[in-house]
Amino acid sequence: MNTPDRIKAAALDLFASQGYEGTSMANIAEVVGIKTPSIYAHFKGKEELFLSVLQDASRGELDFAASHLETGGEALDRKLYKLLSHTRGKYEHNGSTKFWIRMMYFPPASVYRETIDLSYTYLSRMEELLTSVFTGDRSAIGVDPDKAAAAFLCLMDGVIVELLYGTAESYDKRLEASWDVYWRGISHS
Amino acid sequence: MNTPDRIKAAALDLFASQGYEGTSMANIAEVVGIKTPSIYAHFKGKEELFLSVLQDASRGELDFAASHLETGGEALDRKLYKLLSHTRGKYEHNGSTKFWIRMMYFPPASVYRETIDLSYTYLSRMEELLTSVFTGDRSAIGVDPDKAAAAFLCLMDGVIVELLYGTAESYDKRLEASWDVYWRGISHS
DNA sequence: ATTATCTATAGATCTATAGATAATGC
DNA sequence: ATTATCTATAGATCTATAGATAATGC
Repeated sequence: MNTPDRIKAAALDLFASQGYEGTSMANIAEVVGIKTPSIYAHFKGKEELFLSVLQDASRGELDFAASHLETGGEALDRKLYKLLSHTRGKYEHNGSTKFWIRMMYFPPASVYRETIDLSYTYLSRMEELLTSVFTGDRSAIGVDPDKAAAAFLCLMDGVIVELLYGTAESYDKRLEASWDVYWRGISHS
Repeated sequence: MNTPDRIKAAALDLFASQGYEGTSMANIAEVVGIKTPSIYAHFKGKEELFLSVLQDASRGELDFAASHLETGGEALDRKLYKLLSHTRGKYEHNGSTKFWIRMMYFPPASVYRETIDLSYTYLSRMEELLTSVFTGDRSAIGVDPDKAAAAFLCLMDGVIVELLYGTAESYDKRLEASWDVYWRGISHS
């Protein structure tokens, strides 16, 4: 891999595990195996490096969600439940997902605006995708597609919060309980 | 107010709006109207000051939730919905609530353990309170009290996340949609 | 006499730049 | 000849302490 990409890979892992403020340019350089000033030959500064990594992650997460939701041939409930349950595995095994989630929920102060803008774009697109999925399966649910989508995003956030702070057991418990209540709630009564 | 309390009040506001790392001892001293080293006559250091403020906030939030949930005479759905909808007003007008929520969701790295321990205590107590409320009104719901409580905490987290990042409109939309789906979900079918 | 606050400053970061040196491409 | 990396270091923080000075209680 070339140096800029190695720098980005190291930054991704460190930002994901230590946060933006908790990661110094020296930490990143150390992981790459170069000296701190060498980073500045490839990136203007810490903020530019961060935003470059953030954009890659945002794109990756959107592509994943889109391809997951747009494929047909599966029942609505299975499709939605899988989206939720896959999040945990992706969070634990995919550095980019961990980074993205952390930065969406803990946007660094010095790049707050840009981070919030990207997560807003991400969430709007997710809402579109979900609304379209519910609209396509209108007869399977007993509430407005809009409402089902908004409540699903809330459910996702609640489950992710537990992922960030809870144990494996508390995560499973919350996921099962919330999914069951959610699905009962949007089904025909 | 005496100096330690003025220091704590200033720290509360600054930690709530700028975060722990984003707030310096000099910032706090400036708001109080003293010089930085004077703080050290009352608190061992930044961490002790933070934990002192955090404990007060945790206690306050628990007392509020307990007194809200333990009072009878109101229908289950109204009681739960009010708990959710009050959160926003409290967040906007009560510095302590804003501080508490921010620190639960963005625990500072240098006092991570202590912060997580306090929020765990808070959440366990909330779960107890909610389970007991659902158990007391067992006939009003169609799912296990345990499950209803777990899903409610997830709902609360999802709504708070929108409070942290969204607009007033997106918050209202999410709250209405999620509450409706939740209540349909736990009601008798 | 005791306590609170001040000035001054140590010591540890961190981001970023200047300019020298080494590596690579023609 | 050009590009990447290095050493050295400036300049801006920040937390915390030492010791002098001012305020308060007996």
